[in-house]
Amino acid sequence: MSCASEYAPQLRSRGFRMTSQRLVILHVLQHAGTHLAPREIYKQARRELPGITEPTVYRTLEFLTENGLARPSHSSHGHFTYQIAREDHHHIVCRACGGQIEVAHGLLENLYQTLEKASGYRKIGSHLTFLGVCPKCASA
Amino acid sequence: MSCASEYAPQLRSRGFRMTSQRLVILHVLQHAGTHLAPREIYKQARRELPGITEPTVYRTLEFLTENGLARPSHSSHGHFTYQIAREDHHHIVCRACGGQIEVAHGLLENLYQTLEKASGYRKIGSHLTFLGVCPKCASA
DNA sequence: GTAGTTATTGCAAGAACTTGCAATAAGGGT
DNA sequence: ACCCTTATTGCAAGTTCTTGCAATAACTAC
Repeated sequence: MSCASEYAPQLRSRGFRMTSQRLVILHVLQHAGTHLAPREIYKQARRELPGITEPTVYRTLEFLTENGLARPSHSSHGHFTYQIAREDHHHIVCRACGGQIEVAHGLLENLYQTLEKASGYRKIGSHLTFLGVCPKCASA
Repeated sequence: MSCASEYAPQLRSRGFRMTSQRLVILHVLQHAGTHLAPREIYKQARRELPGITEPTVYRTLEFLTENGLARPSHSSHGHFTYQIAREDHHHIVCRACGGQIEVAHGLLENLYQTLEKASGYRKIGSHLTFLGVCPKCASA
């Protein structure tokens, strides 16, 4: 778990506090390696910190997202799913089997610039989830 | 309401049925002109068809989506929001105020082709929701 | 170390969403 | 016009997510 405590100074310098709850949730995300639904994060966190509550999990995930430590993406059912923040990337989810692959952010750089020019919006930076049909399912 | 019944043959030809519930929900979507949360759709539908239930609304929205009559997009809180299907477009939602604008699909054509080549996935066609900061909020 | 400030949590209640199953009613066939 | 099949709904219960507020505990300053 100690591996997540490196985030503490980062939070403190912005006037926030590192708590055992945040530490545990960061730890869960770090070891998941993939997207996790809030429900699943809650379950795993409770193994390490039995007293943690559901509202805290939801609020913490939102907090970590706002502070750039976690990244949300959309599940195929429209709910958020979270993973630890690392280099920007996106996903393509197969409509048929649900399998997904990553897409490097580089492929979207141009688009983002175009959008900012066309719309006047700034700091466009969402994690995107595309829907498609994967090669396997396409040939079946 | 009769304006929505034109969808009936389309459904029947695929082995589905047109029901008063589906008609009412289509009607609500047609007159909204914008995205509506399931909750709001339920409220409005109940004004025309008091007996309609919440599960029916959720199931109908999913059904309409699968059959191309409605289009879901993501609200800034990660939940689905629905609108009547029309020409392809996407949205940019402001992280600060929640306001949103449309983006023509044309701007993304190139990207979709690039992604299909790079990934091997076919029929990539999701409605995308970008997050950014709108001009108003950026200057505040 | 100790005390004070206030960000953060837990609690409790409520709202939003989902699921299984029996009852209903849409549409095809006669 | 009526019956039959089965897609669709309503009901009821369950799960997931949200919100307000009082209690707690992390950090700062002394």
